[in-house]
Amino acid sequence: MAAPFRLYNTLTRTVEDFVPVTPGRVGLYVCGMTVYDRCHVGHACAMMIFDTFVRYLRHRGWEVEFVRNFTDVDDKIINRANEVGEDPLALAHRFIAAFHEDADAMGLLRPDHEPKVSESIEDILTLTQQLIDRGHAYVVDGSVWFSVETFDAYGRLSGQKVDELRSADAAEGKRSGADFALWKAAKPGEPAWPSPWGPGRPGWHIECSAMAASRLGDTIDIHGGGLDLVFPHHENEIAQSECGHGAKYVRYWMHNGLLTMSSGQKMGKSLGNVINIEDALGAFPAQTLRLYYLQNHYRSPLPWGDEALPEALAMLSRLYEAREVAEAMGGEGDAEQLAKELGPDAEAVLNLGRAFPARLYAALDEDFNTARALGDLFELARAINRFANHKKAKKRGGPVVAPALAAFALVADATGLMAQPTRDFLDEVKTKRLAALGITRDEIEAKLAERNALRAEKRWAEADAVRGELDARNIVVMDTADGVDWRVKLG
RNA sequence: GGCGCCAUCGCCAAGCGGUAAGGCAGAGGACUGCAAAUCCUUUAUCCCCGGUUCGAUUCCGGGUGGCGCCUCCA
Repeated sequence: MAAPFRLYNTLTRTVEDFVPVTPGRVGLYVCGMTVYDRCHVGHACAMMIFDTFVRYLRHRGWEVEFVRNFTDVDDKIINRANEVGEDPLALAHRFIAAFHEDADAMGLLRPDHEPKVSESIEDILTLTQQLIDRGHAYVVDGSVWFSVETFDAYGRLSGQKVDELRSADAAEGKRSGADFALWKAAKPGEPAWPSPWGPGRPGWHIECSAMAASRLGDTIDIHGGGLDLVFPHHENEIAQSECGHGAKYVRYWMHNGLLTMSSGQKMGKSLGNVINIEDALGAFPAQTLRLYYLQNHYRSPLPWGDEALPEALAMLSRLYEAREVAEAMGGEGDAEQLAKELGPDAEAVLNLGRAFPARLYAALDEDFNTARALGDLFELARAINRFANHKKAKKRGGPVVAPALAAFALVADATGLMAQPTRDFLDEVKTKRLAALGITRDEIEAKLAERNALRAEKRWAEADAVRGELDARNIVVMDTADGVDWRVKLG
């Protein structure tokens, strides 16, 4: 049974109860990449948010059909291809492969469909013809333009007024400056397909209208994308789809906030401060990125800076280490009774763990508030650690901490965060950070052995000197009850 | 200029009518041979000015500041 939830709708600018076209099912379309370069952490933000959203809906019993397109025919692709002397489609498909590599490395689910413009020409031609037939589009010199003034609701999503858009040049035979291309007549050296109006290629917006309808029907439940797509892209999609199909296009518009640089501006190629996914993932586990994106509400701008990933990793490590502590607890028996015996801190973890599912759902069902959910998780982590400080916790605390471990498993299933086995994660952190620091495990083990020998003889000063050497190389030594352990300094 | 969003502790960030979650960083304490980790303690007149209300960070109006879009953008 699908659980109800609420979602902010850009069209109405309010949080609404979600009511799908078909009970229990969600048709979700998300604008994907224009593939002319590698994916950067800004793109990944949208990818990760919708990936997490899909996981959550499925976790809550919804049957989700998730479509995310590739725009592989576009001005920017053509320009880039001309620069490097490559066939535009070949270039686009090269970057689709790269995108898949990045997406897989980030731990993203594949959408159910990933349509490409180049494979959707038929649908695009059909929709364009429909728009001409219905008097919403006109042909000029082999190009087809959408006539904005034929659609009264134009501008409703973005709050733009058609009158004000007219100031733009009515170039290339457009009747109005606000009109936009559905089909562009072929120019020499550009990819082109035959059409009733002559050879050409699709305009920028028509693809999404066509691809969304062909996979999800005339009315889709949720359409997602970055906030920067609201105008003109999504506005134009509405115009095309509603005029062409005569049906409401989208029930809920879900826009994610953009990644911003510490300077306040969004990340962009023109600013020259772009971090690619593969670079980010070289030094940090994929889970780091997921936590980084989820720590903010999805509609807020997300600040990026040099400390963003290190800080996210510090947070994540805290979570994983708390889970490791809980996992190490043994014992058996009735949790309730045991908690009473072990004291208030035991009772606290037990209760927090048990209350967690309801809190998680409350946060996520209300406009997908991952930030709030994360706050709750950290409280749980602290409760575990506090309890773990008790002498008897490790031997007997297992049952008390079982609901907390279940809570972590729940988070993993519902959001993809904490989905990695604890040991794997902690190991990956070491491997990646060590590689970044240029130090090997063998070197560390050797130093540790040296220090242990000195400690055994209580030659503290010398032992501390060895520790100091390691510390200088960003290795932190930890003497625990179970022996000597070490961590890589974060940051 | 037009449209929209936002302003909460040093930094990041929830909350959105009943005097403020969480994280990072800092300080002090417990623990430790000393550390680290962990735990405890500790830091908020919620941008300003009006208004509505018994009561506002939360609602309304006006400022100020920031950002996004209006040309390609996740």
